[in-house]
Amino acid sequence: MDIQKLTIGQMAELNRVTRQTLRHYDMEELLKPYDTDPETGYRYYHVNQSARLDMIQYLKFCGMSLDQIKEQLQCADTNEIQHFLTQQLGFIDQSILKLNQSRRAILRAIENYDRYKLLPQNPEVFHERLPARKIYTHTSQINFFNQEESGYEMMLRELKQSLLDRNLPVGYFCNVGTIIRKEYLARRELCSNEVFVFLEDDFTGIEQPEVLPGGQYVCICSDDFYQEADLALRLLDYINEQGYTIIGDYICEVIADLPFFDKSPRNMVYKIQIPTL
Amino acid sequence: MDIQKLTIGQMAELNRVTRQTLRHYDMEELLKPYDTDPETGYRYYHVNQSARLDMIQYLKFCGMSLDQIKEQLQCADTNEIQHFLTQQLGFIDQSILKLNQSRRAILRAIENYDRYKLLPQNPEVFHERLPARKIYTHTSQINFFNQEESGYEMMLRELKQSLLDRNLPVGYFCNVGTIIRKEYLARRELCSNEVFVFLEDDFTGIEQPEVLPGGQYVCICSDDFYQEADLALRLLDYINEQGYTIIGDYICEVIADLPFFDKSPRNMVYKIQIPTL
DNA sequence: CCTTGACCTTCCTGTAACAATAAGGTTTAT
DNA sequence: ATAAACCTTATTGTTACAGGAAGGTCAAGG
Repeated sequence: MDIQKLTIGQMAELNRVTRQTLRHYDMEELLKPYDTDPETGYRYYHVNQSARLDMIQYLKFCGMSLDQIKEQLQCADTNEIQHFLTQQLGFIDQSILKLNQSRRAILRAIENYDRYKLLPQNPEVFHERLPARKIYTHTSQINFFNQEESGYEMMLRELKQSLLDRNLPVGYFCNVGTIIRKEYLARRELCSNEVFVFLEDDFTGIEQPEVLPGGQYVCICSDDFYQEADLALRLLDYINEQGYTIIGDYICEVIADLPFFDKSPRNMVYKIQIPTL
Repeated sequence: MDIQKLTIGQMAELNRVTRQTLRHYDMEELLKPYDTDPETGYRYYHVNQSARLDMIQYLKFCGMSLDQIKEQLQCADTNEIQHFLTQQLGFIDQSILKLNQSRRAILRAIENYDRYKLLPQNPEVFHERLPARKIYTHTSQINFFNQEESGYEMMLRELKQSLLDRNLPVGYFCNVGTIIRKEYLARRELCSNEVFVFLEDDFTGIEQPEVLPGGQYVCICSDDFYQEADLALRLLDYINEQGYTIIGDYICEVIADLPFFDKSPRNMVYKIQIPTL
C-alpha cells in the first residue's frame, strides 16, 4: 500500500471509518483530501491526515457535533479549547444525570409492575409498615371527590405543569397520589385538593419537601377509580371498630398506571393508606 | 375551557408539548385525537387522553423511540413489558458507561493542555517521580526509529485497529507512547516496534495489562518529532555521567497532540522517560 | 487490446423526532 | 364585518451519515 497516496477506500479501511464518512467530512470541510484529481474527482489522502481524523473522532467521542468540531479545529487558542472542553464536560455531566434519572424511572416502572402483580385480588383491608417518604405536593382549586375523572385528570395536568415549572424531571410523574388531610378525615369529610409525586430519597432539587411519616398503616387496594370514596369510608369504619387512632393524613397512592389495555381513560390500581396507632 | 373538546392548542398547552408534536403523534398513530372534524380536519382531544400522552413521555424519558413506544402501548402483556423495561435498563446502563468514558476522555484532554502549558520551554533533563501506570501495548513490524513520520502514523493506525478489535474505547486513543526495551537501551540501540496507550487505573477490560513501574524517572521534553533520537542519546549520556542505573524500559509519551494549528502532520509534544536508580 | 472486477464519482433518498415556515381556511369576539 | 387567534396541509430543515443508482476509472490477466 502506497502510504503517500491513499484512495478513499484505503484511508477508510486504515482508520475503520466508511467511505461515506470521509466524503461527508470532505463536503463539510472537516477533512479535505490532500489531493483531488481534477479530471476524475478521485480523492487522495495521506496517512498523516489520520491525525486530524483521530482528533475529529476523539472530539466526537467527547460529544461534540461536527460543526463544533470544525470550529474547534479552526480556532488556534488553547485557552479557548480548554474552556470549550470544560463546557463540554458540563454537558456530559448533565447527560449522565438525565440518564441516571431515566434509569431510576425504569426501575420504578419495573417495581410498579412487580407490585401490581402481588396485589390482593379483592379489596380487603391489610396492614403495612411503610418507610418515611418524601413528596412534592401541588394544591389545586379542584376537589378530587367532587369531580368526575376529568377533574382528576385536570389536577394531574396542574401537577405536571408545576413539576415542569420547577425543572423537576418528568420521570417523577409516575407514582402520584392524593391526600386527605387529618382534619377532614376526623370529620369523615372526603375532601382533597392536593396531588403529589414521590421523590427519591436522595433527591435534592427541592429545599424542604414534605415527608410522609414512616410507620404502621392500614391499607386497601382497588382498580376501580369510582370506588375510592366507598373504600375510604370502609377503611375509616374499620379503624373505628378496631379502636385505632389516626395519626396522620390519608393518602391514595397510584400503584400502577396502565393505559395499555384499552381506550378507557385511566386504568389504574391504587392503594389507600392511613397511618394509625 | 371545555374539558370535553380540547383543540390541539389547548391540549398542547395543558400538557406542555407543541402542537407539532401532537400532530406528529397523530400521524405516527401514537395518539389519535378522539374526534376529527371531517370537514375542517380540526383535531379534538379529550383531557383523559393525557394519560396516554403521559405514558408516551414517560417511556420517551426512559429512552425509547416512538416506534418502540407504539409497540409497547399495543402489547398488553405485562410480562413482555417488564422484559422490555429490563432490556431498556441495559441500554441505559451502556449509555451511562459510554458517557463516563467520554467524561474521562475530556478530563484527560484538559489535563493534557494543562501539562502542555507547564512544560519547560527548552529541552533539558529533569527528574520526576511517576506513579505506576497500566498500558495496552501493540507490537508492530515497523521499527519506529527507522521510519519517517509516516511509519509512526502507520504504527498508530495498527494500534487504533487493535483497540477497536478489542472493543476498547477510542477515547483511549489519546495519550499514546512508544517503548524501547531495556535490553536495547543497554546497547544504545534505538529500536522500538511497540506503541501503547495508557489505561485508566480502574479499567478492567483487559485481563492482565502491562504495568509501567512507578518510581524515579529522568525525563526530557520536546516538540520536535525528529529530535527524539538525539534527545534519547543525550539522556543516556546524562545517566552515564551521573552514574545512575537504568532499571526499566524507555518510554516516550505523547503529552499533547495538537493537529489544530497548521496542516503539518503531527504537531505534538512528547516526554521521554527512563526509570533510574 | 480488450475485458473483468474492483474501485471510484456524483446525485438522490432515507433515517428520528420534531421545528419552522408558507399558504390558506375557521372560529370567535367585538 | 372584520380582525385576531386559531386551525389545516404541505414542504423544508435539522444531524451524521447509510444505501443505492447510474456511470466513469484503474489495474491485472488473457
